[in-house]
Amino acid sequence: MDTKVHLASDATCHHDFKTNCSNCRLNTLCLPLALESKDIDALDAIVQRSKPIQKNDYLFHEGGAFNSIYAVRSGSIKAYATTDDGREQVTGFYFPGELLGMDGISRNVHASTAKALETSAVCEIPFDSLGLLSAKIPNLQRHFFQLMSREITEDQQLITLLSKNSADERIAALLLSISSRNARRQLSANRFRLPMSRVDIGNYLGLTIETVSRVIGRLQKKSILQVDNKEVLILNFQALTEIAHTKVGQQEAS
Amino acid sequence: MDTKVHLASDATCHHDFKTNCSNCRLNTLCLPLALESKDIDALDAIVQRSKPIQKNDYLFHEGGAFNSIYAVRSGSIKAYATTDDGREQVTGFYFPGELLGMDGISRNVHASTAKALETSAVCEIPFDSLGLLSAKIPNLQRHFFQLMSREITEDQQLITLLSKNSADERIAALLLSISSRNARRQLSANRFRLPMSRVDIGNYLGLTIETVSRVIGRLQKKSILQVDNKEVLILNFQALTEIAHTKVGQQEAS
DNA sequence: ATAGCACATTGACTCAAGTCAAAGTAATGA
DNA sequence: TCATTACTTTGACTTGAGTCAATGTGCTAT
Repeated sequence: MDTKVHLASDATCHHDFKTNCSNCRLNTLCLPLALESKDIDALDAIVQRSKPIQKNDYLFHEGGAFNSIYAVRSGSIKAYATTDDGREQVTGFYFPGELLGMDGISRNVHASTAKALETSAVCEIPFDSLGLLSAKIPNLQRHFFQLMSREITEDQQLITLLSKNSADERIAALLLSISSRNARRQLSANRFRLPMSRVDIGNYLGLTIETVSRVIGRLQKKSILQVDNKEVLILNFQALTEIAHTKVGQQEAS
Repeated sequence: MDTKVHLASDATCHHDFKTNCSNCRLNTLCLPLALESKDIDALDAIVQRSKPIQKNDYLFHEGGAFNSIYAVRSGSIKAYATTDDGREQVTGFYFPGELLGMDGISRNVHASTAKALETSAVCEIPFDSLGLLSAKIPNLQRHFFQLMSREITEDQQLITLLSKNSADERIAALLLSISSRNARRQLSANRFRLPMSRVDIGNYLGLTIETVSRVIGRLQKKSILQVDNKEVLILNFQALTEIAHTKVGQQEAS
């Protein structure tokens, strides 16, 4: 409705509820990928665009009934599971164009809780409807299989990171992951704002906040990063990539 | 159509290639779950039962073309991915009734290598055919979505294990996982043979073999386990569960 | 502004797991 | 059968990341 264009970051909401999948600027990242125009319209018909959710609002709760998966339209979401002994494990951060909630399909109950890291907008996709539609649109079925499979491979990359990599390598890999996901959305690969706290980063990467802080300090001292609280500027992409790619053999410090 | 019953472990092969999904004793764990008889026959028609593969044989290679997913019929398979710097990360162990290869769907290329830990038999399920059939059989589509989702939640449990748990907790959790998967197949939950080496265990759990060995030694000293090389006897299930303090739906042992 | 609180950094010290090294044991094959 | 190799265990020592503690910084609401 608002015809003024609000540019800036994704966090700046696009409260144009009339947006549909056809004209959504994320449709090359999201579910509509590889669908023909009429099929996109069919998908569009089952997608529900809710009003924006505020920071710290929940999208769904672990243990709650599973009905839908969600696509992030703007902002960012973290997902986390709670262990028996009450600790939390952050299992993922989700940015615009990314799908979450697929872990609820297996038991028909959400296996994690999703919480907004900032004001965000999401599309809700009722899973039953998606299943019915997938049976009719082979490309949609295949693409949804692919998106679930991607979640699996990404989880396996995280497993590898946690299992084999040092604190420095983990942080570098996370920063590069966020950077490349930014780039996919035509945003800067070098300069961005981390929507999550140090606690969330540490939790996700299996590190304490002190270690996260020290690693970031170290990377700044080496002039690889410039960090001001949540604002990150990558000064030396190559060096960061080398650190992430687990070359244990040291490169020279400056 | 060997009418003699070969009991003993799953590793003892059932080389009855005329087995079909309808009479497969794993069909309550595997893809046919929740399918009606005629639908099982349709599934059966696309499943290929190959001859057994030997220990250290490969089922598929990371980077190789993805065409099929696989169900383990007997024996056991490990899957691992190779990092940029050539190290391996074991991403899973697969036992009879379990599906592997779903990580290849996203890029149409296998994201991991699958290698037999012992002589094993598998069913190969061409993915294109499965997709076509899924579009016709809603229960099959849903069940396959569920199996992929289960892989996601299991990966996320491993992430949590690696991120938050000590060496003792990781080993305990793995043993309990193997135990409960044995129990699902009507085998002993207390006594079993580990098909994988200490190297594989360590690699999977993000530990060195020395640590694996020491933890097992510690658990034996506490009379929780009795281990003779690969043969494991769980003496104190409760204590092991408490150490793991990560819930793995556990049923009573025989 | 400024008080209060949540989040982030830094330092000193500890400890769980890694590394290095040396036997010990099982598996395989000529 | 023994020889060779691969796997496993055990011990002594090191180290990266955790813990504890103090301080610093930046929001938020009055």
